[in-house]
Amino acid sequence: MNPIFHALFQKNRYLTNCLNEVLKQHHLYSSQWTILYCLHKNGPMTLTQIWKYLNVEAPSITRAITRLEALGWVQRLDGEDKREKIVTLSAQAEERLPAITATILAFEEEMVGSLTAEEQEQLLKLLEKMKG
Amino acid sequence: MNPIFHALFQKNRYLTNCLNEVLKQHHLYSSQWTILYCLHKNGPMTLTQIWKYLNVEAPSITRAITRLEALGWVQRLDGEDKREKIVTLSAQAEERLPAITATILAFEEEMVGSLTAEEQEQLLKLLEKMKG
DNA sequence: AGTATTTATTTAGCTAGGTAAATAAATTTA
DNA sequence: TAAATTTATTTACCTAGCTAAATAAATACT
Repeated sequence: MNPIFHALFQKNRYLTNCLNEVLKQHHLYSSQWTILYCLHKNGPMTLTQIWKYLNVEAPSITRAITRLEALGWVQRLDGEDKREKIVTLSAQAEERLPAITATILAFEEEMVGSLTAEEQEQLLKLLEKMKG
Repeated sequence: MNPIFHALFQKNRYLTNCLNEVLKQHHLYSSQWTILYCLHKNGPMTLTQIWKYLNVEAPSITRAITRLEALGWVQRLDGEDKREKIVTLSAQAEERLPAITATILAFEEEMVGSLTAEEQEQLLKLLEKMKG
């Protein structure tokens, strides 16, 4: 196994686990947070807009939104085009997002803190240069 | 979301999907292959040795081994310590592994090919330097 | 020796990704 | 306009990670 792949897969698992750990205090999983952040940044979105933006398949988003709706983080509204559902953040979500974002920023800072600013830039550049 | 995290998560998903695609011809999933490779490299191992080596929790390995056993890739043998199960590659697996390894090497080469040798080294170094 | 603790594996159940196929609404085409 | 195709979402089911708790064997303790 190419050591780059190995390192990338391991790091991915490690970071996801840490992120989930840190998000426990807000009763969220990392993927749920990703969707909330996406909606916060872009405003109301259809399911299709969300999964295309996050580069994930539709059923993953349907499932995640169903749970987020049940937990009161988002609402599904009918669009003008009656095939589509428009997802919006709830008032509760809007209220809580600043604290969650602060948690995330601190976490990211800590994780990336072992690299200098140049190294961070380098790493990002190299990841993006890899095929795909 | 820190762009490094975003890039890393996206790349991880992309590479896993590609790897699964490439492994279809051998009727394997990427995680199954990881375990076969691990056994090929280290010889017979207990479940605990496998999950510690792969840095994954025990139940993931139990499940994967159960499937690999049902498919004829591995066998579970009782150890001297009767709590532990020793996992060995089947003859069929030994026979097929060279072809699979060739597929994997070609795939890895292709994926990593957009980077120069120095860039690959750099990327690995930076990934490993990140916390965790 | 008998009890308590540790260790290896498994089971149950959760999130999160994937594909394939069903359904319903909108759009295109004959 | 009626039929065919496309598009948005959902459902069903697969792998793959996780935690918590059950079970069984080995080890440590009194």
